[in-house]
Amino acid sequence: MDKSMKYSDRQLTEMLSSAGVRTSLHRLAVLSAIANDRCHPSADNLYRSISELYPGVSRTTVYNSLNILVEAGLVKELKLERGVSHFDFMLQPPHGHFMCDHCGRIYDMGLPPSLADNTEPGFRIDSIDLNFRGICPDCLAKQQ
Amino acid sequence: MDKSMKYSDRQLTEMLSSAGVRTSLHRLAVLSAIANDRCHPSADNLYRSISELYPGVSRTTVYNSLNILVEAGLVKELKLERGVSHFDFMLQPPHGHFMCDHCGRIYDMGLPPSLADNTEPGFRIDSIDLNFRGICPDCLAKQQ
DNA sequence: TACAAAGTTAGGAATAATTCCAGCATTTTC
DNA sequence: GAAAATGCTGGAATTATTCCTAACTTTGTA
Repeated sequence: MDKSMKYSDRQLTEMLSSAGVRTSLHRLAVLSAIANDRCHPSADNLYRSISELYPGVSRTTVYNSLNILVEAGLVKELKLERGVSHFDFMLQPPHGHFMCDHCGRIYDMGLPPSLADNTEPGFRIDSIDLNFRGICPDCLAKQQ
Repeated sequence: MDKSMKYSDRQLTEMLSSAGVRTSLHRLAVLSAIANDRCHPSADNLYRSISELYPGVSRTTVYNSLNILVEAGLVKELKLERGVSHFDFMLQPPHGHFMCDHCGRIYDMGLPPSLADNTEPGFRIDSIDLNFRGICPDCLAKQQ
């Protein structure tokens, strides 16, 4: 999936309904923001950008939408920082994340194959989070 | 490292000072609670158990201690739930975690070897978090 | 032993992220 | 087109965490 490719509202609406979620203006806007600006926004980031498109939208609406989208499996919640959740679109192949301790940017990272095979037997694994922290190439270069 | 093995205050004090952290009564109590009750307590869990030993201790003291211990690398902060941090002792070999969506218990999980080798080049990786969610064997058995 | 400096703590106030609630608005279904 | 279901708002509430300031302790030094 090319990063520059955008999802149309039509496509996103399709995804919503096949996930059993009713479409609404704001909900679609939240999903579109996550799907098309692939910068792993926080809830507050999303509230701000939705607010620009639809002034007067309520924070609660954004949070509600996010919870519904996560619940429906269309969006993944990333717990990388204490107290703040970031959100990522679910459609692409499973992947981990890297957060730069210097600039705070979040990068996608490949997932080693067969991660789930390495787990103790007897557990039902529903989801895997693999998160790295450190310094990104950009910041490493600037530090010199 | 056997789970039933307890760390003495003497050992923990040694660890603190070799990590460059001054020992204090409350700080030692926080570290001891994390090191010896290996149940991955939350900050609030810790505040409650420290309170029993030392009534009147301030929440801030517990939070301060935790931040200092994490900073010093003696304790690892786990971000498994939105809004709540759990804490784990650092001494044992690196490992991942599993949180049961039913009972909320947190289990240690082996880390597949060479996780860090799978990352994109150019990043400086300082820490790796591998977290699983799902249903634990206990709860699976009870569900039948 | 005394003193200054540095570090630690208490406790209440402040902040930040998130959720709850109640009433109104919109959409769906029949 | 009416009833039922769902969605939205905005303010209040909740929860986890941090900030702030004054008091207290410990440490290093003379």
